[in-house]
Amino acid sequence: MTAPLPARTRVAPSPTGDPHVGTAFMALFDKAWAAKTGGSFVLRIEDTDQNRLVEGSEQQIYDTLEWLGLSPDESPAKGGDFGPYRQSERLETYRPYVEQLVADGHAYYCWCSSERLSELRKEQEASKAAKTGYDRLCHGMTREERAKLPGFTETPVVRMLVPDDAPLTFTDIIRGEVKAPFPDDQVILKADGFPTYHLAVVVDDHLMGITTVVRGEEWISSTPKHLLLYRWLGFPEPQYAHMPLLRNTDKSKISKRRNPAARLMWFREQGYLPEAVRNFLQLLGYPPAEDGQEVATFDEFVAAFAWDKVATTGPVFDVKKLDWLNGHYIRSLGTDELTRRIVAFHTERGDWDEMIDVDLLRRAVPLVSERMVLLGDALPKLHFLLTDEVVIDDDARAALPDNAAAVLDAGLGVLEGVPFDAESIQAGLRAKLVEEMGIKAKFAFGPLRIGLTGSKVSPPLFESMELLGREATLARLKGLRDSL
RNA sequence: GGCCCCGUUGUGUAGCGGCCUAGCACGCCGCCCUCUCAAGGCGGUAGCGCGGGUUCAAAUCCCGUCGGGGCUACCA
Repeated sequence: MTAPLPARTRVAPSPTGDPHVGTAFMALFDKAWAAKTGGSFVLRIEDTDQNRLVEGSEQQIYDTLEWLGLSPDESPAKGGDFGPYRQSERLETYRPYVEQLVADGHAYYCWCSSERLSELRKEQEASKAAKTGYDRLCHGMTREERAKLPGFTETPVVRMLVPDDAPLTFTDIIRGEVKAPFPDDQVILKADGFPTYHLAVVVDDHLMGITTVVRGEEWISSTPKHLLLYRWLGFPEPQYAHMPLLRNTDKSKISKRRNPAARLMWFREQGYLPEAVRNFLQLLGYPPAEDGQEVATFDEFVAAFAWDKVATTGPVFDVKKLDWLNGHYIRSLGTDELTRRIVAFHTERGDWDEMIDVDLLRRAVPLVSERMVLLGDALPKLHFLLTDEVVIDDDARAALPDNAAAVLDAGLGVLEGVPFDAESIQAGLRAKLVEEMGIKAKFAFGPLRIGLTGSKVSPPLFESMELLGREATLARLKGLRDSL
C-alpha cells in the first residue's frame, strides 16, 4: 500500500441552530484523515438557506469544535487560501458555473410555481406513478412560451437536466461499491439567487481542493446528482466516505427533538469532558484496537485509522458509556487540572460561588474525583466542606443508631486530643470506638459522618475532618450531640 | 409507494468458512475490598432477525423474507 497523498477534508455545517453532534462526528473523522495524511481540515459554513439561519450559531460551531479539539485548519474565522469559506459570500463564484451548465444544455430554467409543483407531487403520489419528480414542463421553453401556461411564476429557478445514463453507482471508501437512486431534475439555483446545496458543494469542494468528502449516510441518495455535476463541469471526482447516522434510542436519526445529546452544547452544559466526548464519538464510528482498548487518544486513533474499518451501521447514542468514559477521564486528569475545570465549569454555567476557597477545593478534590461522573458532581459532594453551616438530612438523622450520643461523646473526646491529620484521627477513633467500645466500624463512624457532613453518604471521613480542621469538626459534632 | 443503506446479548462492538460450547467494553446482578458512597478486583446475566440453499463444516458465502433507517424540497 502506498502512502496516501495529503488529504483535504472538510466539514460543512449549516448555521441553523445549536451545532449538531453529527457535525462533530464528521469533523472527527475529517480531522483524523487530514492528520494521517499530513493534509488539511477545512470548515465551510453552508448558509445557502437564508430562511433557516439562526444568529450566533456560526460562532457556536467554532466554539464547540475548538472545545472538542477539532479546530479546522481553514475556516471563515481563521481564513485560508481557498476563501471565502462562507457560501453566502460566494454567490458570484457559483454564477458562471450555472450559466455554463445552461449554455451547455445540462440545465434549464423553470418557471413553475411552488403551487404547481406541490400539486404535481400530490398527483404523482395519488396515482402511485412509477415515475416521480419534476415533469420537465419548462424544459425547452422560452419565458414567453411558458408564461402562457398555468402555474407560472416570475422568477425562474435553474434545474439539472438529468440524462438517462446518469451514473448510479460509485465507490465509497467505507462501503465499497454503492448504488443510488436515479435523480430528479434537481434545482441547483433557487429563485432568491442562492445555489442549492447540490451545486454549492460540488463547486466549493472542487474549488477548495477537497479530496475526501466525509458526510452522513443520508447523502448517499443524492450523490448521483453530484457526480453528474462533476462530470458536466469537468471536475475530477473526490473520494466519498459516507458515515453511518447516529441514532436515537428508537433507532431514528438522532434529533434534537428526541435526544438532548444531539446538541453539542449539551455535553458541555452537563459537565462532560471534551476528551471523553471525543473518545466516545470515536468509539461510535470506529472499532477499538485489536487489544480491545477503548480508551484512546486522538493520536492513537489517527495512527490506527483506516477507512475500511469505519462502521457502516448507525449506532444508538447511549450516554451510559459516555458517563463511564467521563469518569475515567476525570480520574486521569490530576488534581490541579481537575480543580481548574470544575471552577471553569461552574463559572461558565454561572453558579460559581466566589466565597469558595479554591485552595481548599483543590485539597478536597482528590476525595471526590473517583466519585464523579460529571464536572458538576464535585461541589455538591463537597458542600459540607466548603460551607460553614451543615444541615442534617432528615433521612440521615433518622438513620442515627440508638447509641449515637455515646459514640459522639467518645468521638469528641478523642478528637480533642489527637494530632489532627487523617491518619492519627483514624487511629485514635478506631482505638476508642472500635477496639475499646467494641462497636463495628460501620456503626462507629456513621454518627460522626452524619454530624460532620449532614449526610449518610460522604467523601472519606477522616480526610474530611482533617480538611475541615479541629475546631469546625468539634463544633459540628457537638451540634449534633446537643440536638439529640 | 419507489429507490438506497443497514441487521451479532439492553447498548457499542470483535468475528471475514473450521481456532465460536461466539470474545471485549458499558449497563445490570452478585461477591471481595471497605468508615458510607464510589473507584478497583473477581464472577454472573443476555446475542448471531427468520427461512432456504452452497459446503464435510456457516455468525461468516448465495437467495429470499422480515425488520430498522435514510432519501424521495426553490432544507441541508
